[in-house]
Amino acid sequence: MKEIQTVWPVGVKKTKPRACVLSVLEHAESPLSAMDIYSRIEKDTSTVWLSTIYRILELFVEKGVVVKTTVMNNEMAIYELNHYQHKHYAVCVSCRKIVAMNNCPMEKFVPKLADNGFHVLGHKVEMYGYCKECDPNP
Amino acid sequence: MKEIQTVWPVGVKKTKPRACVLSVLEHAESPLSAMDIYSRIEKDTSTVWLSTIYRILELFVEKGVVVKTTVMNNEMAIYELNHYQHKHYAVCVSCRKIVAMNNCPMEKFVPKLADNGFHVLGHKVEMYGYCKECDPNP
DNA sequence: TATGTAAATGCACATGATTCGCATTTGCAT
DNA sequence: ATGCAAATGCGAATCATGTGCATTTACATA
Repeated sequence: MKEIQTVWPVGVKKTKPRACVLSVLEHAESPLSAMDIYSRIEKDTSTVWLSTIYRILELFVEKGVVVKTTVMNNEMAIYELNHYQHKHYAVCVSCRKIVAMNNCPMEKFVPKLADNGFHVLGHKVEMYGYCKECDPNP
Repeated sequence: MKEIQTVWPVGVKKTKPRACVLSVLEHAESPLSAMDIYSRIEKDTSTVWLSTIYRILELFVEKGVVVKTTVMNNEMAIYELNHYQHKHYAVCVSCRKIVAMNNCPMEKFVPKLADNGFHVLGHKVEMYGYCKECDPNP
């Protein structure tokens, strides 16, 4: 497995399970669920218990190294490295693939949102539709 | 309890539990979870089992009478009557109150989204922050 | 480098939302 | 009124996730 090895999060003790989880996330092409991470670890190195993975992910999220999301009103949470980039997701309703979007429609919108007396700290945008491969009428 | 009674969904057999669920939703001031509905029913009329409520909600969603959503990456789904209005939510990070928004930032954005080859069918926008009551610095 | 200790993990089991199975009841067409 | 398919009551299953506790590990200090 290729070594990418980003900087290790500060104040986090370096253990094998944590290194495994981080490594999987570094090599991931899209956000992964805890279960995804679990199965990808098993392949090469040591086994890491699922509950441990949840604990590690929780820690990484807290440290800001990882971002947790859920899409499509259901099922599992997904995790990815925090690239400190404002990002949103599009989910294919057919194959469930998750496509990350880079441009954000909220930039111009949020500032004029004080009308409801709601102080916006953050937001989440999610789109659903067909990815290139699944579109029945492209 | 005041009678609002919207039209009964077509092709849906009229039963007491279904009428209860619909009535609760008609009187709700914000989207409710299945459990919320459960406890609001107990008060006045008959008891409806939680699993039945889930089945009823599933049916109503399928018939288009009810809209199901989840907010803030969290566990429970919330349900509300479908007012056939494009709507998004803002969630207060302090009291968890859900405020519905009427204007939508996506209208101008979605059309020019074909760049990723993604065919957008729908979207979801969610904001989090402080509601009027909880804002520490208004 | 050895080692004591707090923190992390393995493991099994708890939990909370949601769903499922099946016997009983109910709405409604006849 | 009554028969039957559909809905519900009820319990128990499921699935993602969290927790408790004994054991192991990383790392500071000697």
